Amino acid sequence: MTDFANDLDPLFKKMSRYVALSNAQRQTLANLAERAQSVPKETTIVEQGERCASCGILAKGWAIQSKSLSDGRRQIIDILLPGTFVNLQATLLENPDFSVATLTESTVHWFDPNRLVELIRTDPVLGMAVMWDRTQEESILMERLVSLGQRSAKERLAHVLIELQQRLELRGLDGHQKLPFPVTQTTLADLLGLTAVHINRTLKDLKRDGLIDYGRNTIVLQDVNRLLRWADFDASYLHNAAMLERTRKTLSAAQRPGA
Amino acid sequence: MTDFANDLDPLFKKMSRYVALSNAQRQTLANLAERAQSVPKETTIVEQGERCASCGILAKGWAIQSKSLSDGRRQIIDILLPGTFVNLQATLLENPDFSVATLTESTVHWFDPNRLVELIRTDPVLGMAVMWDRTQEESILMERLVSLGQRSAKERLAHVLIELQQRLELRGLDGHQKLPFPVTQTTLADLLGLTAVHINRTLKDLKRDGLIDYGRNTIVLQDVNRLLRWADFDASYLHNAAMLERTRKTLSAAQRPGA
DNA sequence: ATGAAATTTTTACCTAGGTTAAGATAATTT
DNA sequence: AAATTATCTTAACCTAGGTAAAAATTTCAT
Repeated sequence: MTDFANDLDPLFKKMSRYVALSNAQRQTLANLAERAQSVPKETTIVEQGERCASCGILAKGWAIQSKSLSDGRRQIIDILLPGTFVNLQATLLENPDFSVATLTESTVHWFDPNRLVELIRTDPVLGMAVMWDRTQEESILMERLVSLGQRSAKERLAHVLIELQQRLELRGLDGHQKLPFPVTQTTLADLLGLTAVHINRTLKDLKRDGLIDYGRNTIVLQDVNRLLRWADFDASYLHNAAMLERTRKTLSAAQRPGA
Repeated sequence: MTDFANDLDPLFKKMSRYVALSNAQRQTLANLAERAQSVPKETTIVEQGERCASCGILAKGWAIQSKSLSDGRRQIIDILLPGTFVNLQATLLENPDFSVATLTESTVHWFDPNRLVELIRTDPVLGMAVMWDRTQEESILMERLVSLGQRSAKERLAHVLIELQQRLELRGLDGHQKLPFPVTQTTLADLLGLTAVHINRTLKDLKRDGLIDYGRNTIVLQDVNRLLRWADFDASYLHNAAMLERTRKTLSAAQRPGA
């Protein structure tokens, strides 16, 4: 089994943080999928309250996971990047309590939840790696809760931009500060619990300060150091040793600059 | 192995939703613990960033899980009720990215994370039950995110009060609407992303409307139906079939009342 | 290319909830 | 029981971010 480029490379790269994946284990993960589905952009693939008895892997594309209230307000729980498990809740429930919709054209590999349960029996180490991945996702949720509960609009925005950049990076998708960014300002608003108008004001603000630049579907993190400080960004919650080290260095290198 | 009252009954009751626990399995869970620790109230048992290589079960008492920013702001992630796993993250990391502190005098049963990994190998069904429990906790997190991002102060407060009541209930701890409530207004504020002053205003408001009554360490849900509607409470996220059914009934019984 | 639909930007105005501070109650300590 | 400390309550005032509406850009469908 050679090691050529694979749809699931972002997943493998991400999971490699937890266990050194053998080729056999990569194969096992790849074989989890029963059918690969190509999904157009802006399509709901899991709908809150509707039956959806499959788990998936978002192999290509970006998506959002959200919850809606009966009056139409919605909160985006997280942005799902390539190499993310989708609807693992299906091991427990047939009717998810959240929705998932693609932002871009995507590929989703679907599988029966029982295969995951089975995996945990047959390859507990790999099973644990999946659990650890969920632990990581949970930490992202917790940090988002901190943002919504405590941080100002500017801090929230700076924080989530760095987060996305780092999450892409640990999937091997983008090493630098120019992000492909298929996320509208309205989407960003629903993610951060703000209005689109205020997102616009705040983006402009960050741009004026030289912290970011942005345009059609791109964001450039112009000054990562100052962003890190602005957002009081502590990478611990991403559970990535390398990033922690780098962030620490970055922060100590730039001693006392302030906003 | 007889079935007499046990420290871990709330845990067993809660987990019974997922699997019919045999006495042997109850024993297995009880044997996870290596040492039971009695902890005074208002004591930090897990500290963000500090080494803590054990998992625990909060058997008795209430606690809070929180994250702090470097400038002292803190966000309470969740209130931990009796029968809750603590720091399962330790299976992955030695330095948790959150803190846990008791609210009341508590008993914590500590165990080595490896015993949990081992459990998943030796009794996969029980292992899955633990995973399902985490799935449930994650759903609570998601719903809190919806609250902080979308709901008004009044809605947040009403929502979290019902949630706590139902979470107690599914541990067999309190069937009714009078809650023992070792939670200060400041704590509530840090949980809901509001200030203590505004919590006070909002509590007064709910009291004036006859929705709740409150006093020294107690809250009484006076009118659960109207609270449910006020909060737009959808119990799905608690993953409890019985509650869903009851909430549905309650809501349909009270056709068109409005605030 | 052209018209319709989304998205982004800007302006003017408003309100939910924050801030500060001080007094009232209750719980703890000595 | 007096004194200290924490919690709760109230009031006066303020601001971050919401609302509404319209113009400027882009994108998309025909």
